[in-house]
Amino acid sequence: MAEITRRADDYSRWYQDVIQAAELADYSPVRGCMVIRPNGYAIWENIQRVLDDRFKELGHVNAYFPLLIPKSFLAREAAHVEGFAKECAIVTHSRLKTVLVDGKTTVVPDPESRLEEELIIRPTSETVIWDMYRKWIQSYRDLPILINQWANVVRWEMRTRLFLRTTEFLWQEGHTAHATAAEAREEALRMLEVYRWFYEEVMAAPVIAGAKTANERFAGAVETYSVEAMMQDRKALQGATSHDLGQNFARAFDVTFQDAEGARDFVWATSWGLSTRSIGALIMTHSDDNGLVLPPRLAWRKAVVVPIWKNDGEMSATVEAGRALAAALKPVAGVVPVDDRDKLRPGGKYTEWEQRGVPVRFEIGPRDVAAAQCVMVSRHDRKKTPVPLAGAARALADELARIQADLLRLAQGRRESATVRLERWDDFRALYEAEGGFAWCHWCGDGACEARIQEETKVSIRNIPLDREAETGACIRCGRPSAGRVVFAQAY
RNA sequence: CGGGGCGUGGCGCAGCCCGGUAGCGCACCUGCUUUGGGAGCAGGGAGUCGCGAGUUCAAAUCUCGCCGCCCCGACCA
Repeated sequence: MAEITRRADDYSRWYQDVIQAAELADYSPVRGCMVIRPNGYAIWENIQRVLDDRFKELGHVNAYFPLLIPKSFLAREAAHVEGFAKECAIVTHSRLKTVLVDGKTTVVPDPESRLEEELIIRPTSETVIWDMYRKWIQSYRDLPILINQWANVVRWEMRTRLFLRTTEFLWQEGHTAHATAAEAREEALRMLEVYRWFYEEVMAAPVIAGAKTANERFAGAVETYSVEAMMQDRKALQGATSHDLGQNFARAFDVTFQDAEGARDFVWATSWGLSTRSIGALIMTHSDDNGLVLPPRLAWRKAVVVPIWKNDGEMSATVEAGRALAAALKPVAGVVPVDDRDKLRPGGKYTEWEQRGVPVRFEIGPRDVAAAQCVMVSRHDRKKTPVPLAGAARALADELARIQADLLRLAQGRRESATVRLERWDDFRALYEAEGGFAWCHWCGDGACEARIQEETKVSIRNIPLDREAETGACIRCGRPSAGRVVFAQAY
């Protein structure tokens, strides 16, 4: 069984150990890419299910656009090319041919198959989608278009970490088209709220919803919003983003429509996305030195039954009782595995299921069978509760609700204890030379000042909270007037 | 791309300095004993020592070249 480095000893190794121990992902033969293993992919499937249902309730539909994009598309929108040019994978040839090098057969791109126009592998899909929207949109009656796609994208990053930053990652990207600026802005904020809801109610991870500063804005957006979560090492992680793209992409791809009065205007746009990075956030928000901790709403298995025995007779009795228990739990928890392996003793099984983050474990031994009960143990706090077999399903439903609420409450507590309001630059520096965290501070609004702070301390403005209170003050760095506080943190 | 580290059974490592039968822990297989918090014992299978040259009677070990990976930084969802 896997050993897990303690968080206090080496946070970054702990993170990798948890992923290995829970069998969520593995490194692939290609640098920076990862294999998402069944336990990890099941979490992603749960994320997809919940979000997809929510998107559809709001009127969005799914579609699929191609992986390959003409190279020229990226250059259409000036800021967009600036943002993505440095991390694009490029397809230049359409076939290989075998050659002999030093007596060995190998393959090289066939020079005769060089593409007329090279293709890029999408780093995001705005350009292909807006190229298609030009064909689909003529009239205000064609609007709004509310399309989402579940897809993979590739961004050639210098340094990667499992889930948090991989060369290829999975995400959903919503791309909407609207007749007015106000409608687009409303959509961007509506989807931001969906992400806030998803993080807090489903992932049990508290977030700050706000607007990004101009420096941190998406390449091609007029406004970028984000939800920002705090990890257990007090660093911030951007959980999802929603962009108001204004008319930038409509202009770049010449997408216009005629309104009811016959006037012609460019279409207003949004895009918004949440990626497999959220699984990294999930791990770093709740997990502990014993391994993965998952909120029940996203757990790939919500419960497991571990029968306990000393001899063959006890084995058949407790395994049988365990199977009956698992069947009774199914309506509440879906498939509940019964761990009847004879190769591991109970303690080994507990450790293994804990490392994998299954929220609730039921232990059932000979004494329990005799008393028609079992012992319910929750993963995150190891609380043990004897439960009559007849009432187990009900007890599990209640326990799963308690765990979900507990995890959010605990994460909120950690975030609060790592959040401060600061007024003086000395205090700011001192905070980030020591333990770090979220600092709510006044800022003058000048991007140059923001950049200087980041240069000096590696601390950035995570966002400008939407619900910040109106309060004037002096910029933490330069002292110039400020209209309100922004949230600073070191970020992943 | 800059700095640091590492490539040896599936995983983690020792052996290298000082060349001479490839080893340890975990995992795996078989058997017996175990089983209410990471089981014990016995036996067994599994490695062209990252790749390529060179030196040598002899290379995991020495020399040169190449490749790859991990960590820290700049970039980023």
